Amino acid sequence: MVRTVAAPATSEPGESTAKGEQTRRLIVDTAVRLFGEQGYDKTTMRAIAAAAGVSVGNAYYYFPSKNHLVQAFYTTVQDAHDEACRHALATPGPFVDRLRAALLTGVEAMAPYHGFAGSFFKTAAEPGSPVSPFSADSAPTRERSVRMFRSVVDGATTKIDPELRAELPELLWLAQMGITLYWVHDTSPGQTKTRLLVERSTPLIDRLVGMSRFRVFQPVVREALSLYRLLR
Amino acid sequence: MVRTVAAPATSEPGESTAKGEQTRRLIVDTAVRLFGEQGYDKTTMRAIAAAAGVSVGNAYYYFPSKNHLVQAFYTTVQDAHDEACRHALATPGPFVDRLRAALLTGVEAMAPYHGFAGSFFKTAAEPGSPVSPFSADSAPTRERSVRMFRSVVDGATTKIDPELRAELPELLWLAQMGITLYWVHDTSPGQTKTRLLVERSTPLIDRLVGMSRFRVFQPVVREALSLYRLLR
DNA sequence: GAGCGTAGTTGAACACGTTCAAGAAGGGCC
DNA sequence: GGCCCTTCTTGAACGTGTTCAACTACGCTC
Repeated sequence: MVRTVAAPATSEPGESTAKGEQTRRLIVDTAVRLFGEQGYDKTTMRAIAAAAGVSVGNAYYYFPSKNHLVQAFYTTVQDAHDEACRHALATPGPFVDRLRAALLTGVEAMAPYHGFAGSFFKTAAEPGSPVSPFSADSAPTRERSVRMFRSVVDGATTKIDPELRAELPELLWLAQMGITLYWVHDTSPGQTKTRLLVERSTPLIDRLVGMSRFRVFQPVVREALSLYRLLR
Repeated sequence: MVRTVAAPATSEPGESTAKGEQTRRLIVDTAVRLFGEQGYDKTTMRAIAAAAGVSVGNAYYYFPSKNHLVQAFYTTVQDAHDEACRHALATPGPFVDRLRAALLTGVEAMAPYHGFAGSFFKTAAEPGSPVSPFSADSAPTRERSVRMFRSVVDGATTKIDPELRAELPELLWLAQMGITLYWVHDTSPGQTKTRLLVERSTPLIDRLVGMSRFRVFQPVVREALSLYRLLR
C-alpha cells in the first residue's frame, strides 16, 4: 500500500484537501462575520452552522470548540495592524514616535471589534484557554506581534541600554496586552481613554527607557530584567 | 394600610426575614464548599441545589446567577488575609517589609483556592461582570482591600513623596490585581513563581517609591499620577 | 377564623456548547 | 464495476445555566 499524501505533523481536518479547505473557510468566514455583527455570546454555533449551510457537527469536525473560531479574528486584526503601521515603521526615527505609532495603530485596528472583544474577552482570559494570548496555540500571533515591536526597537534612533534593548520587544508586547486589557474595559465613547493612555504613556515609557542607560539605574534595570526572565 | 417593615434601598430576597436568611446562608455555604472541592465549572447549580436540599429555582430566587455566588468566596479569602496580616501591620516599620507582608499573606490566603480561581477567573475577567474586581458589586471588597494597603502605607517609616503617598494604596491594590493575574496563570508547583515575584518585586517597588521624593523624578511622578487619575 | 398579599419554593422547559454513533461521498486499486 | 479506506457530514442526544408560571407557607388585618 502506498500513501499518496503524507499527513503533516500537525494535521488538522480539511487542511489538505480542496473540499475540506473550502468548507473550513466557509465556516470561518461566516463565524467571523456573525461575531462582528452580533458579538461572541449571541452568535451561537447553531446560527453559524445554519448561516454557513452546514450542520453543527460539521463545524465541530473542523474546529474543536467555539473558541478556536476566534483565532481567525486575531489574524484579521493583526493583518490590519501590520498594514497600518508598516509605513510609520519604514524609516528609522525616535523611539517614542515609533512606539506611539505602533500602539495607536493597534488600537485603531481593534476598534471595530470593541463590542465583540468585550463579550469574548472572558474566554481569552481563562488560564488554560487555547485562545489565551499566552497559550501555545496563540504562539504564531504572539511571535508575529513581538516581531513587530522588535522592528519598533530596531529602527529607534534613541540610545537604549543593550540588555534592556534585547528584552524590550517582549516587554512592549506585554505592555500592549495591558493596554488591551484596559481597552476591553474602556467604556468611554470611541475608547477615547485608551487613546489618551497610549498618547500620554508612551513619552513616559520613552523617558524611563532613556534613563535605563545611566549608571545609577543599572542595578534596578538589571534586577528587573533578571526577575522578568526568571518568571516569564 | 401600614407597611410594618420598610424595604431597604438595596433590598435583596431573603435578607430581611429569618427564614430567607437561613436558606440564603445554606445555599451560599453549600456553594462555597462545593466550589472549593470541585472547582467552579464542575460545580453545577443542580448539584448545589441538591446538596443544599432545595430546588434549582430556589437558588435563583436568592442569587441572580452562579457568578453571584462567588462574592462569598471573596469575602472568605479577604477575611483570612486580614487576619493573617493584622499582626505584621500592627507596628510601624519600613515600607518594604510591610508591603512584602501584605502581599505574601495575600498569596497565602488565596493558595487553597488556586484550582478554583483558575476555573473561575474567566468569569471575573469579563468587562461587565458583577464579580469583576472593578465592578460596582465588588466595591465593598475592593475598598476593604485598598484600606488595608492604606494601612501599609500609613505605618511605613520610609520617606515617600506626599502626592504619591496619597495614591499609593490604590496603586498597590492594582499591583495586587496584577500579581493575582500572574498567580492565576502560574502553573509552578505551590505557585512558587508568584511568591518569588512578590519576594523580588517588593524591593524594586520600594526603591522606585523611595526615589519618588527626589527632585529629578518629580516631573515623571507628577505626569504618571495625573495620567492615572485621569484614566482611573 | 377568614381573607389577602408578600415571601418563599418548585420543577418543567428553553437555548446553549458539545459529543457521538451512524451514514454519505470521494478516490485509489483490483 | 466492485471493493475498501479515508474524509466528510449529519442530527439526535447530553448536561449545562437560566427562566417562569404555578404553587405553598407565612404573617398581617378585619
